[in-house]
Amino acid sequence: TPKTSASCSPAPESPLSSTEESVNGLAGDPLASQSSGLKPLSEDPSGGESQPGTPLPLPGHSGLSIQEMVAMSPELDTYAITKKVKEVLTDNNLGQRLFGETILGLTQGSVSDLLARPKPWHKLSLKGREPFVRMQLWLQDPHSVEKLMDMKRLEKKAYMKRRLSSLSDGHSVDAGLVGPDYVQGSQSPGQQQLKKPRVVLGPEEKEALKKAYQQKPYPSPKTIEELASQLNLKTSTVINWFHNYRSRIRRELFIEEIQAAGGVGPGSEGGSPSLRGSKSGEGDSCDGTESEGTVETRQGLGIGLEDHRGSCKDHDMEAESEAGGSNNSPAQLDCTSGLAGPGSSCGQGGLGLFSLTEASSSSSASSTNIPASGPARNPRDNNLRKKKAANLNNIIHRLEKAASKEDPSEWEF
DNA sequence: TGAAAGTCAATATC
DNA sequence: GATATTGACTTTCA
Repeated sequence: TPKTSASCSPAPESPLSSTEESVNGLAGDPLASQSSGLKPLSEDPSGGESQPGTPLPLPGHSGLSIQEMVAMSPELDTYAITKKVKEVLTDNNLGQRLFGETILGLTQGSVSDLLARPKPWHKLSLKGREPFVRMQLWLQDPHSVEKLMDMKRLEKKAYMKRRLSSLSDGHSVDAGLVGPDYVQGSQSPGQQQLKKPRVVLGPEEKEALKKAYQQKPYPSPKTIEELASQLNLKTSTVINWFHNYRSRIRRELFIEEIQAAGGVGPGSEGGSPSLRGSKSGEGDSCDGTESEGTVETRQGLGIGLEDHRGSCKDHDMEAESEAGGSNNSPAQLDCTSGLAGPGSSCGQGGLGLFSLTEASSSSSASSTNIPASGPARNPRDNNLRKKKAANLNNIIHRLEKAASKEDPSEWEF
């Protein structure tokens, strides 16, 4: 895999982060201890005893793998969890890199993305839920912050040590902070040359791609070719751009929905919802029309965790425009479950760690999601609205077109 | 098999 | 220096 270089980032590659890993390791050790040589945060296998009364299997005692825990987990309020994690990290001056590598087995960029744009639980695959379960467990651990602080200290110490020794050797080890294997100087010249330079799209190119997207979120191979040649890009770049853009727009819209619906969101109390009913999830109709009134019936209560991802691939746009569809009933926060960790305040959306989030939503369709009016909160909101509008127009257009063609094979979906 | 999901890691920005 | 963004890639899934 390409992840080879990042040494310290143990992570994804690390056997620990995968199937075999037991929850015992969650308190951080697993990942970091491998490559960095740092000692695990805690020798305590419990990684954090769960609180009495917590409906979760006890980490450290259960012997459950993280996958098993994910599978058993009730619906979690991803938004509330990330909010809480951000709060704890900020309050304690802990970085995303350390947190990601130690607790989640993810790189800094992934952590940033995850924290900033969490997807709703019901839209996550089992794998995608894993980091949230880890975060939940971390929040539950009364010593989580302490442990991470220790880790930070150890890292610093190790860094200083390396620095000192390198100074005496006469070369820099700055890159070594991240991990032993990632020292640039340690790569052979040949290896460095193998690296592909990163493509950076210019503003005009992005603009053009966005326009193309608004016209056709799922361009045909021919369109892709044309775009690529017009913009002087590789077709794979154009393809990747569309994939990434679709996927990211979806998440953006979800976040916007959260914030728009019910005042949940950054700065607001009440936690959030695992927005439901969006996209191909359960209630969607695949014909491009919103299944109004579709009420989420999977009140999973944590059990039906099957992945209900969309089955109407080509109709994403609906999803986008209705993302978050339903209502976001605030998760039921369980302040008794031990979340009340450092800096916690139960009122806000508390994460009900492993407590069941209300299978919210009842009134789903309320959300149409394109806030038709109302002052835009900021330029970004405006952009999102425009995107949504464009998406809807596109859907309508495609539907009209489809309807006008008798032969389904001619349909452009 | 193609699209979505998930992630990395380079780079940009704060 | 930490965090955010994003092009590319791998894995998962329908």
